[in-house]
Formats: sequence, C-alpha cells, structure tokens
Amino acid sequence: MSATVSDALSDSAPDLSADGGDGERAPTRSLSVADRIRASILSGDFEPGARLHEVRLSERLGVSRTPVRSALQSLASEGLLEYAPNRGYSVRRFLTSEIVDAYEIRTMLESLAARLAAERGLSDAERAVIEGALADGDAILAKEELEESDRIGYGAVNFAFHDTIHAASRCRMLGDMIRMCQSVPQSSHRNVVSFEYLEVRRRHEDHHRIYDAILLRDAYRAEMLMREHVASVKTGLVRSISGRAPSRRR
Amino acid sequence: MSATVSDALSDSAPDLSADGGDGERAPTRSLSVADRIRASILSGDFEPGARLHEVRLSERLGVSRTPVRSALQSLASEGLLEYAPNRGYSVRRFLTSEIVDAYEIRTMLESLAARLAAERGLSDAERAVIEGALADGDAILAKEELEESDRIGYGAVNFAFHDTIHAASRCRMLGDMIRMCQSVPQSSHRNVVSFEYLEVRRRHEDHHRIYDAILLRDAYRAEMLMREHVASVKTGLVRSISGRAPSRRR
DNA sequence: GACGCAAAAATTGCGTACAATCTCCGCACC
DNA sequence: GGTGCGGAGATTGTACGCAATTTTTGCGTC
Repeated sequence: MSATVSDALSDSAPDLSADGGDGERAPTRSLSVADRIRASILSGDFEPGARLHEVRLSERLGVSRTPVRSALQSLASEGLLEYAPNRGYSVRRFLTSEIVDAYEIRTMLESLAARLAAERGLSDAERAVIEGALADGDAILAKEELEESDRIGYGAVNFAFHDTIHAASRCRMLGDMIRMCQSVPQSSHRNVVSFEYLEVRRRHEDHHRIYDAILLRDAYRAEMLMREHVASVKTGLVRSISGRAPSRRR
Repeated sequence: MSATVSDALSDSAPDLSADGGDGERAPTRSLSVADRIRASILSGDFEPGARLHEVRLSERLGVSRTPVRSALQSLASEGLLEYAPNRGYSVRRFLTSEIVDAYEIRTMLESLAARLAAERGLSDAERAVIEGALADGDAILAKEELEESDRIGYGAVNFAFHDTIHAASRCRMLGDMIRMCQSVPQSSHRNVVSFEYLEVRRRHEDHHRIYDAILLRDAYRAEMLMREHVASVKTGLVRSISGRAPSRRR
C-alpha cells in the first residue's frame, strides 16, 4: 500500500511519460518529479544528510536533469533539502530541537489563524466541514477504545478541522507557513503524537471549544484555546522524546 | 544612488560575466540574477501583475534562460512572484489586506523570537550588538528632531536590534519566516511606517524594555512587549493607509 | 606513515536546440 | 453579428552537451 511511493525510485525503470495509473497527473514533469521525491524523502527512503545526485535521480525517474534540478530547488525552498552552491542538494537533518521549534512556531501561527477566523467569520461551507469533522470525531470517540482504523480516521478529522480554520483565516501566507511547519518530519518516528484514548478525547474537546469561540466571534478566546491546544501537542511530543531518549543536552 | 539597481535591468547591455565593481560576487549566476531581479521588483521596476518573460530577462541580464528560470523559481518561493504552469511567472499583487496580514503574522513570529531569546539567553557578541544599537539610537534621538540621515541611521539601528533577536532565538525557520513577512512590499509607498520623532522615540523605548526583559530572562514579558511593539507598527500602518485612501471595503 | 600537491574523475552550472503548450487572430458557420 | 474552430506566432518545458567547480585519487616528499 505504501510501497507505491518507494517503487517510483526503485531500479525498475519506471515509465513516467505514460500516464501511470493515477488519474491525476501533474501538468509538468518538474512538479510531478518534485512530488515523487518529496514522498520518497518523507517516507524515509533517503538517509538524513544523504546527497541527492542529479544524474542518478534523473535516470531512476526516467527524465532529464532539468526537471530534477527544478524539483530539487522546490524541495529546498520547502525546507526539506539543504543546498550548497556547486555542491548540490542533500536531505536536511532535523535536530530534535528543530522539530520542537517547528511546533513552537506552529503554535503561534495556528493561534493567529483561529483568531483571524473568529474575527472574519466562517462561510457556510466551512461551518459545514467543521461540524462534519466534529460529528465524525464524536462518532469515533463514542466507543471508548481506538483501533488502527479509528486512528487513521481521526487523523483525517483532525486535518479537516485545522485545515478549514487555516482557510477561514483568509490569509494565504499563514496557510503556507503552517504547511512548512508540518512538513518538518515529526521526529524520526512518524507522528509520535500520542493516540491514547484520553488524549485524543481531550484534543477533540478542544476542537469543540475552539469552534464555539469562533462561532461566537470571540477572537481572544479562540486564539488562546488554539494556542493551548497546539502547545499541548508539543508538550506531549517533548515528553515522548525525552521519555525514549534522555537527550537532555542543551 | 538607488539607480544602480534599476540599471541592472536597463537596456544598456550590462556585462554580468565581468566582476562588475562590487567586491561581493554571488557564487553562481542563478543567485546573482535572483538578487538583481529581486531588487528590481522591490524597487518597483515592474508593475504588480506584470509577467516576467524569460527570454527578455535573459537578454537584459546577459545570461541564458537557465539561471533566469532558476532565479524566478526562487523568487516565487519567496512569495514575490506568482507561478502558473505553462504560463510563467508574474509579479505578485499584494492587496493592502495582505500587507496588513503580513504584519499580523510578523507580530506573532517576532514575539516568539523574543520569548525564545529570553529563554535561551544572548551570547556576548549579541549583547554587544544590541547594546551598540541601543546606544546609537539614544544618540540619534538626543537632539529632538530627525533629519533624513537620522531616519536612515535609525533604520539601520532598528534592523540590527531585531535581526540580532532573530538570531538569538536560535531558530533558523523562524528567521526565514520573518524575512518572508518583511519581503512583502510594505504598501506601495515604501515604508509608510511613521518616522515622526515621538513615534520613533516610543519605539526606541520599547527596544530598551524588550532588551531588559531578555537580559532578565523574563520570557513572558519579552514576548508581550515585542508583540505590542510590532502590533503598534501595524496599527500605524493601518492608520496611514486608511487615512490617505479610505478603502474600507471588506 | 602522514602530509601536500597535481592530475583525473565526478558533479554541478550554464547555454542552446527542440518539443509541448498557450495565446491570439482570422475565418467559416450558425 | 456572435460563436466555434483552426493555424501561426509566442512562450514555457525538457533534453542534452559543454564549461566550471569540486572531490577523489595517486604520487612524491618529508
């Protein structure tokens, strides 16, 4: 299931020119290549710090160096790669401190998004999406235990909730920046964020309250609730990191 | 004085290959071209919405399309240009609402930077830079009137102060994002920010207090002072915009 | 055996030609 | 007269070859 991504970069000469199965196809090779390399990096196909050679990538992806270079530049500006002139691109290493810092930034940005959403109000469609997400979350949490499918389901609910608030902030730059924070590999273990029942339940209650505050146009409360909401996720992350690896150095 | 930038894009076939005067030279043409196009955009050589043709730019800059394409892609990821597949790049139009929103975001990010700087402490060098900036500001404000040279001087002081705090936050992503907020053309009138004596004096007093809070490691106070500091600049901007042009629409 | 230096190999930067796509204009047709 | 269609021109996307730079390799010397 998750192998499709890796296969793209395997040695089995993938044919990119043919519309490979997926109905959606990127308008240009550069964008398509960027998507595929991004997916490979996020799924951990490359070691952090590994250099990405243009020719090798272009051979594996079955395109020339030009779109590969373009894609690498895009990924570098997204923060996934490092670039050094005349030395090329390498997979960025994320210190755990950088991962935590990204949550710190995201806390500020998401709380601003919530405040702006409260100030500017929600469209009918946005209200519908959020209410749907809240209802779905309620349903998942109705039984008092979470299975694997529930965690995937709640992940989608969580995404819909936050993403809609970003949209409701009516501020493109804000959404872009939050996306950058999220593209930071959330620690080497993917999504360490706890999925314990009580934690998820508490976070879902936060969602309800945040939505209430936004509906009531209570900008200050929406901001503070969202700030605490994201900050608590950060705290959980820090706890789980320092729990497994006592890397308490600076 | 400010013509050097525009000249780079004039018709007088500039020679880029020769090391033209400036001691500093970018390591690659792509980076150098990006700098020159960025400067041209920020100095208003292109209308907002104007399309940037690759061949024309490459002819004017005396390089091939390859580094131009690379530079355009960089500038698009910085948020200065819009990109549409198969349609190229155009100068991004900034609504006044987007300019105000950029200040809103910057308020959150700078206040976070101040908090982190307070939590993590300043290096000796950083303390020296900030104390120098504060002393220089005191000197400029000693006489109770501001001339043109003073405004330029205070601009440098202001930059040094904020930039050092960004560095002291020990968080690269934060600095990058703040830079993005600042690269938004600050309304079509460049730097509308008031330079009235009393306003500058007040802002300089803010700097003193923020530095005190950081020295005392009072993270909460540093954050709140910085938040109010940047927010007040935003307010001044909004006032000056709505003062000249009553564009109170949505 | 360690270090410095030069030549060779590998890799990225850039220029250019060609292909794919979009835009615009003219013309037939409704 | 308005609309849809088709082709020429313009513009961007891609491939490929060569130049410039970096990295590696090998040798000679200390």
